[in-house]
Amino acid sequence: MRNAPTILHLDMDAFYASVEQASKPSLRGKAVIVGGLGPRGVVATASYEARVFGVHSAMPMAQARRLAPNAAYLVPRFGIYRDISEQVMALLRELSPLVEPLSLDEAFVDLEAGGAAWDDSSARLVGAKLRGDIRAATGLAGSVGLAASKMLAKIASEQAKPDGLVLIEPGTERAMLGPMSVRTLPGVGPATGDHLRRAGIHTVEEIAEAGEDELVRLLGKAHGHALYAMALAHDERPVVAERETKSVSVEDTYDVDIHDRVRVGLEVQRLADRCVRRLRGAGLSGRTIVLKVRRYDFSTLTRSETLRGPTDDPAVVREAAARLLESVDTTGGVRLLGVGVSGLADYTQEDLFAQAAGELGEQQAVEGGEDGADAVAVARGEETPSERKWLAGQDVRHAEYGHGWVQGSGLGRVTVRFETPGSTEPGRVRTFRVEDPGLEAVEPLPLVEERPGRGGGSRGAAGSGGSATSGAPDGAVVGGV
DNA sequence: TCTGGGGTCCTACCTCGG
DNA sequence: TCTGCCGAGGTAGGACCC
Repeated sequence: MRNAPTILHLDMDAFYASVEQASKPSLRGKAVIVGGLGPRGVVATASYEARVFGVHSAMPMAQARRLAPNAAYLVPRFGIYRDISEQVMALLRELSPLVEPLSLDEAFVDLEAGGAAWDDSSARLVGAKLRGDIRAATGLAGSVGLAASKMLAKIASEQAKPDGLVLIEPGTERAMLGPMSVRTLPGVGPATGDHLRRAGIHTVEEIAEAGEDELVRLLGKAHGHALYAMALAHDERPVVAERETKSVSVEDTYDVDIHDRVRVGLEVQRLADRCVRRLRGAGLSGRTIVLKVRRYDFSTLTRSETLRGPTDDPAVVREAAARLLESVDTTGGVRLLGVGVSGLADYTQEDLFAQAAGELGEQQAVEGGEDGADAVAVARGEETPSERKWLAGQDVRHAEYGHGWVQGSGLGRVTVRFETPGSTEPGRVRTFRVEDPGLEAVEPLPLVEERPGRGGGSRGAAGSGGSATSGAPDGAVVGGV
């Protein structure tokens, strides 16, 4: 382990909820809960005001509604989250070329690799400036952890929340970790936590005392070794800027279990098409097709099939998924279906044939329009919006009243609050018919007004129409308002 | 009470070929 | 020719993370 706290972990505070509060002045200081609003939705993020009621992420939405009935419930707007995340990541990359994003709202930075910091005081300065820069660029708060390893930097940022900075001084790690719960360590979830508890191990110190052999006996080789090392504050994992994608998958949980076998088959075909679109979007293909089925009783099973070579052909993936479905008993109903592709490559079996054919001077017969037309047909197949659907939190514009967001809809009516991120007062509320011709869905506005002469700014939030358009099928949230 | 979606990694078991 | 060993690869499930 290095001997200076030059690994930085950034964690944006209650990210999705904070973006919503910044976008919607009427929600500032209020309980805001972002997640799936259908009957089987879960909480993605709760604002700190909502956490007071005991609401936390991954909680079933129905439970959240019981705990905080007066909170604002919104669907996620991944387009704007991605845009703001990009702004934040760009600030991190100014510090170092070694930036490892973990999600939209979290990343590690190796400050030493960028020459940005080399000891306690320089690291602290960089962290403090970063927090200021993020607030200036996005209006949002992020917490910073600084330590000599990734594990400790992450623990530090957890301690720094909300809106703070914590630096763990080298030499103090073991004493700090010792009394903490085993659940503090990365890789210890509910199952491993229970396992350790049954063995009488509750704290990090007790893991260290148990010894490596005992840990391996309890948890297996890889997990045992890793956990023992972490308990001794040993963590040599480097910050890795580029990570290769290993698999691509899509899945849907249905509001009501599906019993009809034909319908199950159709859903699997639809998911296969969606998965292939994602795969192609990433310029990838894959060999192993995976079908996932979660049954009425929440038991989950997977079936997979490995092809002779990688493919991104929707027909091939559809057929494989259909074959896999044949081996699954769905009587009793299914609540979730998923299709995934792993064993990824950046070429396809068809490419190889094309290459071979090209070498024989027959390339024209294989390449060309057919494939592209197919992709378009696939893309067209699913997106046939039959009716206008307004989701809580969605951005809209009205011909007469301007920019606003959907507060709720139902019974043929949609209620809109007209306000923008720059408003100082909560905006006015109006209700329209859902078919109102003056009402249209629009892109989010930037959280911070772009200042003249400031290059990057927050233009991305409203400007990159591409992300919202291409991201729509995946960003779409199951369930309505 | 009811448990999303998109990933990664690990383990156990099986088969196959050298 | 038969048997055992071993590694690679495939398959299924579990745990974890955000």
